[in-house]
Amino acid sequence: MDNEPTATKDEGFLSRMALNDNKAGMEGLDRDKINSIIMESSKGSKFYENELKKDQQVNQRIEKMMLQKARITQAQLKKAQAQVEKMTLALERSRDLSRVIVHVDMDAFYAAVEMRDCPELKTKPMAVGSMSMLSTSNYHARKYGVRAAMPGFIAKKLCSDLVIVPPNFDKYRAVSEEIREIFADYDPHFLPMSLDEAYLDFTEHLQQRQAWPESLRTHRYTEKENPTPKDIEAKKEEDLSPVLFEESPGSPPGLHGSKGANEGSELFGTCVEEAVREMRFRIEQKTTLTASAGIAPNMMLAKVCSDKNKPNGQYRLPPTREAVMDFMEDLPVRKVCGIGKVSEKMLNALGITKCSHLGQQMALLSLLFSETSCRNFMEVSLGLGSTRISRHEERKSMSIERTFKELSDAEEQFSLCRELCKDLAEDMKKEGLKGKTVSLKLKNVNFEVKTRAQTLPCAVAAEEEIFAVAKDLLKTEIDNEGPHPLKLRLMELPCTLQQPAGRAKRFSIFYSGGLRWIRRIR
DNA sequence: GCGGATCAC
DNA sequence: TATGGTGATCCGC
Repeated sequence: MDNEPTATKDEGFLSRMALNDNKAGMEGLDRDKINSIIMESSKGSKFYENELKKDQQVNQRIEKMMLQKARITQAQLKKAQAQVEKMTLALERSRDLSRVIVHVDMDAFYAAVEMRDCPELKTKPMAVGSMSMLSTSNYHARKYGVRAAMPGFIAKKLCSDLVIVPPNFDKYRAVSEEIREIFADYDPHFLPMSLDEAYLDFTEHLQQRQAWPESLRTHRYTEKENPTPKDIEAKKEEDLSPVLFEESPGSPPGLHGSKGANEGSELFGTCVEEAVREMRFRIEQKTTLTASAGIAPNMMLAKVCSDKNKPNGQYRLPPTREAVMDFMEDLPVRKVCGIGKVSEKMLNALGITKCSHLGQQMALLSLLFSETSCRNFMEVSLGLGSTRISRHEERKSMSIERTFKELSDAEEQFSLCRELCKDLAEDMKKEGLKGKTVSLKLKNVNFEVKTRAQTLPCAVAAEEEIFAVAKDLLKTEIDNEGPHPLKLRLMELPCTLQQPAGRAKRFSIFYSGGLRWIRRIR
């Protein structure tokens, strides 16, 4: 009885295809209408058929899990419960509430940059990407259900007025550099997660900040000391920042002092919230773009918090066990970084929707999931996460992939493969790296994916060396397909890298005094 | 080590 | 007409 999901297949399938309202800016819209348009646009496509197939695989996984659950005895459960309790105690003892971790996230980053640079877009629903795929959308477009990772042609059906702007990555990278300079003032070892997002450890900054005079906590309304005529012109056109959002739930960073009254500058206090507000204020003054932030005792929590008052807001979770446990109580598991669509569906099948459920069901979970997953679930349920931010060391893999219109001719497939090898070899050369395992990933026109790999006795870096391996892998696949040709839509060449020897230099980047430094690690 | 899958951005 | 590219990790062989 309880291993039979009550949802129909269609309802279940929605979790994969339908509107993802996990993101901010999606509240109170007509979900049903949006979903029916999405389904209508997708139905019958190769992509849709493949998603259906993957969804059925997930359903089978869930069925298997439910069978396993049905076989669990009271004795097993009791034993597991004892272990879980022991583990919980150990984790509880390790709880560290002493660090102040901040997660910063730019609001609708790519879209906001485009709106900033093209005033006409400010009042329109718009997205950055192409008819095939959108990277992000502004908040006006989100009201129609238009979101990141949605193909543009479907977005157009949801919102016919949608303006789709092609991405300008060089511009986003430049803006990213600007905000990273500010991040560095608060934590020179901050951890960037992408162009628009980073984790910072504010602990040291706050210690120093307590002794800071007001002058160091005062920031001008614009950081541009010598505005160009173009800047002045821009100032005339708009007052300050673009009207990104009609209303913001959070706390805008520069509300307290008015421009004139305070000689064009703003004083910030010494507490965390003031420091973070100051950082967001400086970001807005420097880039005319807004950011949201979360403040918490660890990275897992800070990440969730940064989403809480998005856009243009911040949220602080106090560093007490009580506050943390209260916060986790009703938090949907899907909000936690690392729990995606599939994990959510599996947990839901067990009646687990909120993080507090994880804690209540740990004994059961420990019998159904791997040790790694379990440990993670347990930490999540207790509101635990990393309290130290460490920059990633050297990269572990490097890859290049390309999607194209159906490619069936073997000769063309080999020459494409060579192209990819050439590009990959170039990238590897740039970083002075060598590959240990060369892989070939193929996606056919039905969206089915296959990976083939070969590990080499000696690491390789040159185009010809890589191609020698990749060519063989491709040939095998073509031969295996028998008399029929491979009908490809994507080819990828992932390469796991030879880990640097002990003697090899290892560098990291850090920021200080507005400059970007390369530093040797240890 | 290999291949499939999941996840994040 | 049309559903991305890059990197990491985990699981079960």
